[in-house]
Amino acid sequence: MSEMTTETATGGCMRVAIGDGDSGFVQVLCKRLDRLGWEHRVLTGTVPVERLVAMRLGALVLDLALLGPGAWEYLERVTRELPALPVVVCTGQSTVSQRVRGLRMGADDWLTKPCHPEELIARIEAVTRRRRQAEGPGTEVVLAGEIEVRPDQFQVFAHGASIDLTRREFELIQLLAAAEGRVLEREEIYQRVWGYTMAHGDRSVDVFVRKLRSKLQVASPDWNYIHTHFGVGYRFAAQQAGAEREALRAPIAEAAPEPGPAPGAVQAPPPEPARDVRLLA
Amino acid sequence: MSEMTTETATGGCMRVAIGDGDSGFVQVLCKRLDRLGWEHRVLTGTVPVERLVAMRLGALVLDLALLGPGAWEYLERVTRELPALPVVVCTGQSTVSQRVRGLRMGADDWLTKPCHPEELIARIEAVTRRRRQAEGPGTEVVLAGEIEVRPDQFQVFAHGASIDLTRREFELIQLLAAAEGRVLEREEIYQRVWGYTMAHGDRSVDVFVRKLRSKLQVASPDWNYIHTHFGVGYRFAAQQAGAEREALRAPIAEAAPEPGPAPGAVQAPPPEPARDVRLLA
DNA sequence: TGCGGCTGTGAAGATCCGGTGATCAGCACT
DNA sequence: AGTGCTGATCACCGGATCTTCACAGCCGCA
Repeated sequence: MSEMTTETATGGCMRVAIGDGDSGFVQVLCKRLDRLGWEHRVLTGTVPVERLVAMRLGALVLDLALLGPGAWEYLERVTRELPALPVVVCTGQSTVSQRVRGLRMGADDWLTKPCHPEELIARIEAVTRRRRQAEGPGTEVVLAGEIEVRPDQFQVFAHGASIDLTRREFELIQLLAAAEGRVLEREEIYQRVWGYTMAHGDRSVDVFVRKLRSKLQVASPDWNYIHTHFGVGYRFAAQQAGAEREALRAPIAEAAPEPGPAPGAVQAPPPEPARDVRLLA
Repeated sequence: MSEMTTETATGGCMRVAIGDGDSGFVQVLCKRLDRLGWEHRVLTGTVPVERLVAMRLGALVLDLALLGPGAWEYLERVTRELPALPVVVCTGQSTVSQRVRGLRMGADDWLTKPCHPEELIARIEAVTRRRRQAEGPGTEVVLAGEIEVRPDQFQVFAHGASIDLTRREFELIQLLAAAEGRVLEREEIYQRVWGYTMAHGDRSVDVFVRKLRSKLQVASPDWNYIHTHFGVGYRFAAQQAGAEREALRAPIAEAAPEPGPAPGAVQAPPPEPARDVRLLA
């Protein structure tokens, strides 16, 4: 049951950079990483720290031998400038004092070659686990229109201010926002938010959609976020109230961040609550 | 230099428990730990998890050989119930698959004996460093409203006067303040303050929140600091009592009464700037 | 155009959750 | 042993939340 989940909390999959000169080892390792679905990049030398930043790595594997004489210096620079980046040194024969030095310098683990790729992976997981632990099961943050859904904090922000939602309301908007642009059926929504199958005639989803709409209306009056699909369910998509248009039958309605017109534009008293276009052929 | 403070967020200096049967190795190790000023305890067998909790450890060193047949089970139990506790397995000969199993199970590092005490210490430091960092900067002073949380002194000040808090109370406010603006779930709070997983129905967090609120109320009557998120947890944010700031958190304001823009009205919520930006996630 | 079904809306009741005060055990110190 | 403090647990209560219902309005279709 130690079968571990390869999915990481950081949204997609784990991203690892490997700085190692042993091409045979790297090849085997990469094959294994592929099977796990981890993204990986092989570094051929000392990559500038800024480049490492750009890679948005989840972990870094380094063979000090590859780096040549400036290896220690480089290791120190990396650990100093990217303290959040887990670093596993995987290198050939070494003395105790070298290992101690490396670990004190900021490396998270030190593995001596020859080593088994599986152990290296397990050690990467171990150091990464510690870091993930604090970040929680944060799925992706969703930005749409004027609001921001933060699954990691149980909060939704509008203009940077928190919108007070109950747990159910939050779970509902999180589900909808995660499926941005797609229509979700009531049954599926109920199933995934409430956890069990919806009884026939249950209107809970409708009621909560109404509550959500109400709160979103207060926080972000010029936008509509939740659209009804008659006879089907609901769809989440940011849409500015004034703009009557929405890409008709676009399968993936992309959240248009700035639909042209000036933001503070004329917002007449909305007895005309911008009825969304119903497709559903 | 890597001269680190032995201070941990949980109190005095680093506290380590060693479960190892090799008395010679333990003796050498302890002598070294003494010189470092680390507190240490030697365990002679499988200590119940509750006892480990009571020790308020900073790290645990385990020799699986000492634990006998139930070693794996014990390791799993420890890592499951005390996920915040860094565990370094230091044991005799082992196969790759054993090491992988241990690491996957939750151990943070695996060292094969014979090993040098200095390396073991360096590895303990490494995993502890990673954990401290993941838990956030526990040493940073937090200023909010009229109070000041000083993790370095275990004190909270209001108007410069110290507020008398107990250990738990302080750890709680420190945790909340460090996550200023974010909602923390009860489970997570309990996990990180009490150190083990929260039993179902436990109200300890609530009770301590109440104590904290009570003391903060006395020291800083015009402010609210700890906000309840129903069904979720708590959020720390300084908020002046009189001012009806955070206009967006009105409970279900019905249909917007004044669609007229009311420009100057709800704008720029100053007490909610704490949106952390996580790069290099 | 009219009808049946689906959805929006408001409210009432049931249910759940968190605030509050009190009690009790463990511990350090006197 | 006595005292004072800390922390754990409990029961109760008020209020927030969730469910359910009835009705009104809207949509699709014949």
